[in-house]
Amino acid sequence: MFEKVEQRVSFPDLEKQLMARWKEEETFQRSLDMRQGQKRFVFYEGPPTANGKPATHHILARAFKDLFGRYKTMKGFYVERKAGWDTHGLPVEIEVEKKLNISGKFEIENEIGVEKFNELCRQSVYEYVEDWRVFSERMAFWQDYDNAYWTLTSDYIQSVWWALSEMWKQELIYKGFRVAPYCTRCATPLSSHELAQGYRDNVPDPSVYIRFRLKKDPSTSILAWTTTPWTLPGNVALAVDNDIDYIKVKEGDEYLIVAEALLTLLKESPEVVERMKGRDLVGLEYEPLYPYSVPEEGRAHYVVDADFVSTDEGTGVVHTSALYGVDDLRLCQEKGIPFKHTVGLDGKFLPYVEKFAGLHVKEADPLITDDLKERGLLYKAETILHTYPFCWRCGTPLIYYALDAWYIRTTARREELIANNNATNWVPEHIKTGRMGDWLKNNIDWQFSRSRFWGTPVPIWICEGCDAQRIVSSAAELGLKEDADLHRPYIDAVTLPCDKCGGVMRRVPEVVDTWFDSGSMPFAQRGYPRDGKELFEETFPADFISEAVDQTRGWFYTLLAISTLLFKQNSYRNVICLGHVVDPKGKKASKSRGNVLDPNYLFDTFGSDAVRWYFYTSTQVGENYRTGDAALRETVQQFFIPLWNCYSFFVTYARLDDFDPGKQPVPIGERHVLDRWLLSKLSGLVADVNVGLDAYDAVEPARRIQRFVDDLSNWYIRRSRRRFWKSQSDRDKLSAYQTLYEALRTVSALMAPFAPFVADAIYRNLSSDRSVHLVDFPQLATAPDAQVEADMLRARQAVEAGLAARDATRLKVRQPLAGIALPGDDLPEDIAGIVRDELNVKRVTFGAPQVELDTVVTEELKLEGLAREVVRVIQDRRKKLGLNVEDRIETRYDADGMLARALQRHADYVKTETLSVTLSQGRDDGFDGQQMMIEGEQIWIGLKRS
RNA sequence: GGGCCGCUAGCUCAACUGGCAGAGCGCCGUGCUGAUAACGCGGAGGUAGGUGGUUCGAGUCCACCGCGGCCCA
Repeated sequence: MFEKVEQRVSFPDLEKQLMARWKEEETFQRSLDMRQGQKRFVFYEGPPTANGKPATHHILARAFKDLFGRYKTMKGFYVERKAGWDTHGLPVEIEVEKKLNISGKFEIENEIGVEKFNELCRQSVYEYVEDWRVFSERMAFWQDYDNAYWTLTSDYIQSVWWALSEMWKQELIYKGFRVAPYCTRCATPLSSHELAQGYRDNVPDPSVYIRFRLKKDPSTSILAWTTTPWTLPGNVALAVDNDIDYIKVKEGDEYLIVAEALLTLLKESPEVVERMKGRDLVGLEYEPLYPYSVPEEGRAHYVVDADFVSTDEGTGVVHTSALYGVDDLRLCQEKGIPFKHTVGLDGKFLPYVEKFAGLHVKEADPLITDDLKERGLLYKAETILHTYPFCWRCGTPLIYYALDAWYIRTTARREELIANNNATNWVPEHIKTGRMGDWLKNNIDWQFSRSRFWGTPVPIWICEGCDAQRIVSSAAELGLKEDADLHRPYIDAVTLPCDKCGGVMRRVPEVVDTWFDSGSMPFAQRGYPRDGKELFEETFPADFISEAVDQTRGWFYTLLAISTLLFKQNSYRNVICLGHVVDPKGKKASKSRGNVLDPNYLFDTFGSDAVRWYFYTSTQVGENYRTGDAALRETVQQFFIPLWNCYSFFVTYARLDDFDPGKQPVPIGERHVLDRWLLSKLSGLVADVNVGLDAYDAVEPARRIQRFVDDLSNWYIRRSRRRFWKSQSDRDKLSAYQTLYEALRTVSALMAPFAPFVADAIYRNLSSDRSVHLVDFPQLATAPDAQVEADMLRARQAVEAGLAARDATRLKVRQPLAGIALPGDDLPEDIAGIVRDELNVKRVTFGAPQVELDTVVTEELKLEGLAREVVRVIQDRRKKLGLNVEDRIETRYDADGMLARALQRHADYVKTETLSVTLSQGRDDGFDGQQMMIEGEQIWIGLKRS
């Protein structure tokens, strides 16, 4: 017997009840145990950082992850769902800085100390772990948190070290420079968001035009422009654009070369003596301004072509100092121009730059300008006002400065990266060749070091004496215990003897980019290769991962890069790349806009199944989700409530009739046409959902389910109602129950991966409390019946046309009519019967050229219509009096004229429809009565429970 | 500044390869109803972001521009 079902349901309450059941019954664990030993479906969890609370956008990716985990489990696979935590990196450090009310490397090192700072970072990543567990449970995201991987454990760190050491063996790791905005006071580079906080407008700076005298003709100079005179001692090249027009002009005894478009910068009206393209200048050598940047070997101080030169400002010639500009460095590396620092980390000129040694670059600016002026190399000096970045913390003007950095030579394996990406199934597909493909095509070497504190230490040791380098791949290699804390500052104290010279080797100060941590998870989560060798091999690569599109350059890339370099293949076969959750106007959610949606509010108001369903159905994968109350309310009203009503309708009547689902099924061929139609639709649904999910499409299967429920509710049940409530328990009624039961049970199983709570609530009650998450996914059962589906479609079209015709004649549907003629071929009698019922006509014929409704209301028809009016009124009274559907009543009426005749003529009909045991004339105070008007005639109707 | 994605009714979204612009919600009218918080029928509501181009024919293909989102610089 089925449990009674409340017609009105609170989905949030229902979900909480099921959460408790699952916990009590250990349903998740059982779903895993059940598939133990079966073929694996490998899923990788992209680790979140637990030092922030879970938000609404976290529901999105998790909804997709959970969907396929559950689906594949129901399909018979063993789907391990190992949770993971990303624990290192700048976001963690920034949170701790905020808490301590400090900021920047300087204060961390000198006021707090690295040891304490890192300890606080470690604590901070555990802060919201419990919130995440609760959140996951609340949205039915099944994950194994007890066996989660943590990127901060010694095991994990050693696996990361191993990965780097393997790349080192392949000679893919090198030390280079990177240019970053740098604060000379704090002695730290700034991240882009720190940089963004420090821009000031209308900052005065020198604007100087410098002569670079050509070696072969010192009376001719190329004119270059800069706002940072301090970079001039480090000049190594001049850059021009191949296609820009340049002119050579005569000024006094001297000649100057500038871009033609910028000739107004010249002091006198120009006398042009020659025109040329940038490419004509390329290769010309010039006299260095200072001897300091002259290389011992290699070629410098000549004109090169570059793609970043413009004629928007300056002279159309860019002075290039390799280490103090992003473009400069890239250009010099491309052209092979040698360079070295002229300025130290303190922002002061190095000793060998004798003229300015010890001066801070900003102090040196005017001195350099004066020096060049004295030497006749300054063409013009002005002051400009522009936007310039300052340290947001201490207000020092920032400089661009090249720092040491460690790189992985991913460019050496670019073709392989592209090939492995091409072998990956991307959903949506355009990411593969679009966003991801472009990124790989323009791949640059991966700078994997960070000058920070809280991260996997870069395991490279360098000899103080002879500069020999060595990479370490395990704690044992350092003479440390397996479980030693490998973080800074402890690791910094570990020195190694140099094999070559016997000197002392010290670790480089950097830590590893946290993206390298998460990209290493396929093997690091197992502690590979020191541990878990077999397990790793069994679970690599992943069948499926899913995150949002911003991970293209993040996790999607680092997984691909690391596994390509180490294992020559991608670490995932299928990836669903999702859009973002935005507000109802399409704007990004942010605290300052105040449009952030609280996930708990959504769970409590609509239920987490509704939120999940919304994400599956509302838009194509890859698009943004315009999420708000209205969208979720619609999801509940359009889908969950109708579904629940179908279910509660079934249970209500099944209980009354004591329906036993174990009874011998009525053969499909012997069932009512509505049953055959519904089962045919159901078999199509089952097929489509399987096909869709197998292709990693969640949207179309979910939308198909939704359309099926609409058909079920608004056609099958609406047309089948009286088959359920009729009093005789015949074969037709049994067919109806068996059909509706089958449909509900199958739909709830199909829905299980999508809406795990509601699906389980329904399935359990229909299946003696067996959880839907422990059963097999529905497979194709009965064959579809194309003929029935086609006929039913025509019937519904006929009904539509007929109702429109009735509406045009203003004849209410409750009034029976003699007949209607419709266009088209005949329909089988059973289906034609549905059309008659729906249109309330005695006869339907087909073959008419257009819809023709017989509008003559004979007295006979009129009486029948009135009887039906009375039935409706009595039903309304029953409902208002709170009677149960199965309650029998006694009915009295007081009327005359047509109404009285109608009631006498159709007494049996009225009694059957309203479950009236008696129907007799005459008022009686013992009855709950009401006087009313029907079709212009007075009537009193009273009823009471019999 | 560059790349990718999107822009269709008031709102949310459909429409395989180019072939008569659709659904749901909301609104108006009307009907139906003892499963329904519903539902049916009818109606109003569209310069398909804009401008050009290709084509017998463009929401769909091409170019440029605008707005939104993400990524990179």
